[in-house]
Amino acid sequence: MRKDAQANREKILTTAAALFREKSVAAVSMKDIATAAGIGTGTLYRNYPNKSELCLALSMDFIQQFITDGQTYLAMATADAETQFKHVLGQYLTFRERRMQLLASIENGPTVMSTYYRSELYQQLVQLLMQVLRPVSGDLTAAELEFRADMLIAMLKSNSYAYQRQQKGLSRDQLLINITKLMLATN
Amino acid sequence: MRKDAQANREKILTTAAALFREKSVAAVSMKDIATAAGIGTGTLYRNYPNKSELCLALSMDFIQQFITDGQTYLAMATADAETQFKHVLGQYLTFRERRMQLLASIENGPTVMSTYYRSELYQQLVQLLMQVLRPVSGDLTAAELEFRADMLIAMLKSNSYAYQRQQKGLSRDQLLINITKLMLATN
DNA sequence: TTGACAAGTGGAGCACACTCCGTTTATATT
DNA sequence: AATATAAACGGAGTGTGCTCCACTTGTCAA
Repeated sequence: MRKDAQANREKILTTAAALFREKSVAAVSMKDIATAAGIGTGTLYRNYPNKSELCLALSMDFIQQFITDGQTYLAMATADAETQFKHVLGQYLTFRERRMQLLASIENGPTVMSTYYRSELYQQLVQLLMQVLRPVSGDLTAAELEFRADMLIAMLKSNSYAYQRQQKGLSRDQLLINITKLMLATN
Repeated sequence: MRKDAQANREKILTTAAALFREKSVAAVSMKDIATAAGIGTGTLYRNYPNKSELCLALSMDFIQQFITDGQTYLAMATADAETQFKHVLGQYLTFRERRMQLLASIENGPTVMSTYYRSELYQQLVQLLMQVLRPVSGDLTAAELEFRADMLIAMLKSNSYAYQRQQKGLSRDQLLINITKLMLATN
């Protein structure tokens, strides 16, 4: 890859991050980003094939951070299994709430979910959730456990989460309790 | 409402349904629909504020049908609770698979999920799922049961469902078994 | 029947996502 | 340093969702 191309790729990310901080994600157009970065829209799209993929790229670091924190916690943790589950799930909710706009853009984008699903990072996220699910899930095969992790992620996607928080009026903690009760084998 | 307006509303639905049958939902533009129906785009949008809401309107009958069938089944059913749960869930999967494109358009649309969530029909769907969940869920409050129904719906949204079917290679029946195992209190 | 006017219409126009392709340029080769 | 060329650029252009508003028409009171 040419050096200038590499520089543009980075410029796009920092510019987009800055604009998304000023306005909402939805209020920033791809043209805005290209203009602010001082490049053409063609260049922008060659690097990130659509807005949602750009948001995915911007989220990568945050997701990675969440996963690393979770792994660190689990390596140190001495609490019982249910507490560990709740801790990691709580962190996940906090993470999702903080990055809501980016995540919504990824989840509602046209083709992007499959990119995310196929990414290394998604697999790591699933692995992390499997780790906290295993001790609270009774006897399950690895495939069944992975399925539960997938479903846990599906339940907490932005639309569903926003519905519970806003229309149903549940707090983050009530949601945490409800999800825990649902996922725990012995209720 | 004026008679001509009423006629247009119906014309839009029948025209859209016909076009969606010919091509895929994604391949039909709002302009296509307006032109085929012999009206202006303004008229189309006054009746259905966006494409997803039009898809929602087109889905209403199908959803209603599924709910009615489910209620009829439950009124007649003599099988055990788990069988009843599986039956209704299986019907739901079949329904979703058949109407995938419309449902995907609703779920991925910009503002539409909240319209759907607030609709009478969504509430009926939740009620139906609560009915089959109650006997297999141990002791739960009504609110907890409703939460589970919401989560069940969230798990089966088009993106999540497509991922399990296509990327993970699960069959409809495997999905049914996995979901059942997840939702049943005693696994 | 007619006149008034709310209700409804339709399509030009806008914004935005995204593509296409003629032009420019970084870099490897000599 | 000169040259060849693949890589990258950028912005005009396209299609689509959606809005706006000047115009038309069905309805109903007089």
